[in-house]
Amino acid sequence: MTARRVSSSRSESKEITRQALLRAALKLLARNTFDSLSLREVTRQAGISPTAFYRHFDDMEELGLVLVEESFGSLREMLRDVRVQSALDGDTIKQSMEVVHLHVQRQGLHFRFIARERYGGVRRLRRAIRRELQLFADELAVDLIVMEYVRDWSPEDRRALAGLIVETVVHMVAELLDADPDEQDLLVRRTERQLRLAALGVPAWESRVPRARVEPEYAAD
Amino acid sequence: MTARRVSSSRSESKEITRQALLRAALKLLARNTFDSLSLREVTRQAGISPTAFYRHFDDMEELGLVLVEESFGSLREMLRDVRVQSALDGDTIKQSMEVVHLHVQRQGLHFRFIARERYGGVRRLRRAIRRELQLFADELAVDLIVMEYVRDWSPEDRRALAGLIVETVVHMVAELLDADPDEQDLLVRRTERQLRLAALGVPAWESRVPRARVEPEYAAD
DNA sequence: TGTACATCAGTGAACGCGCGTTCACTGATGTAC
DNA sequence: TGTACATCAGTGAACGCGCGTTCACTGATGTAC
Repeated sequence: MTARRVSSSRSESKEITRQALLRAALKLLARNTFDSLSLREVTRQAGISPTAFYRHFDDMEELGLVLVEESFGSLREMLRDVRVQSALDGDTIKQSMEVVHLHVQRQGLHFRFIARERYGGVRRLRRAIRRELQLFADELAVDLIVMEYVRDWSPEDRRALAGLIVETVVHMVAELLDADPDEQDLLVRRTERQLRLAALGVPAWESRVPRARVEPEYAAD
Repeated sequence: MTARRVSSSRSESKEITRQALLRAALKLLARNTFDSLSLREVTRQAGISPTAFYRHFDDMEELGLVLVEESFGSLREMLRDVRVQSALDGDTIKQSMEVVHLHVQRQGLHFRFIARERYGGVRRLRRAIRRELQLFADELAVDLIVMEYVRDWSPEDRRALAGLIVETVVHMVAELLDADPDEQDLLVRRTERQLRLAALGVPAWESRVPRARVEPEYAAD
């Protein structure tokens, strides 16, 4: 047995076609929802025959799941530029929203895909996206420990805060994708206000916890 | 000319068929997105021939827009039970979320329709839903004037707060629709926390406005 | 290095299916006199 | 009240279309010797 050639030209060109299919689908998803996207449309856009599709994916759903992974790759890449600071003050929030805004403009296709298919018609995609967003919020919940007051919160409280932040930003992203530049500015500034408001609640929240009678009958959770 | 009969049996039975079409579509929308719903499916479910559809609507889009109106009717009905109190304290929030939860269980089809099609594949529906939600948040922004600190806020700040509340609740509703009973409880309680957190930010916010250097270069808005 | 065979990415014809929309129709309901 | 005609909600056949999937194939690339 001779040594196995790495990346023979055959597998290289297979990978190129595979990428063409993923690019084609993503491009078409700017105009259509995933479940109204046909296999034939995608192959047409990619410039291959419909039957060649099956050399790369079992069906459209499998392609969709790859796009989910890929899209969250983009999202995590963005996050490297928005690392949680030790304070969640107005300046930090503003800077972060500018980074998000920029990424949305550059990686719009991925973000649109996530925002739309999250409540879209394909169950497995919905599930996959929800799971990734959950993981994402949980990570943020851990990161929030560096914040002064949050440090001593219960995990549930931290997850609630993380969820609120993620939800607010994801909503902004979804709206940005359909907005013209003026509306985009308004949206970003409104979101900044919302996050600042939540941040202002943080020190006040702590003082409530010791009182311990906020949710009397569910205290055991 | 004789006096025009009101609700002759012909127009009555036409209305019954029209309602059957709307009910059929709504039922099918529990499983499918609107843009993957076919006219033939809807007529089949309604028990009439495909061609009769055109006696009632020009196309599926027109039917969809009627469902948007109808669904927001449900939403406003719910709101009568959740009128804004003069305070946004823990108890008020909890009561309101219970009302919302109940309505979601009873009017699930309408709420699911709104939550999904908001980011769905049909532009006109998306637009209509967005417009209604915007109106809704603007109404809430006005209602919020009764709150102690909010009274003196700028309209933009009030709209930001209203937007945060609407967004958080709509998100809860969307998630409730796919959750089992245990998850539903967790979701409701998490949302309560999030709203309480935002409410705690309210008194702290006011003290910031006078300082007037939060958004230096955009101050002109 | 050259030859003979194996692999396999991509093709093109063909299939059966559900779709939206048209058309001429039917027959019950409504209206004019 | 009775008759003759108009209206119109719902029908059923028919159309052309794009779909997902199958199949046997082609020919370039890879492999064994």
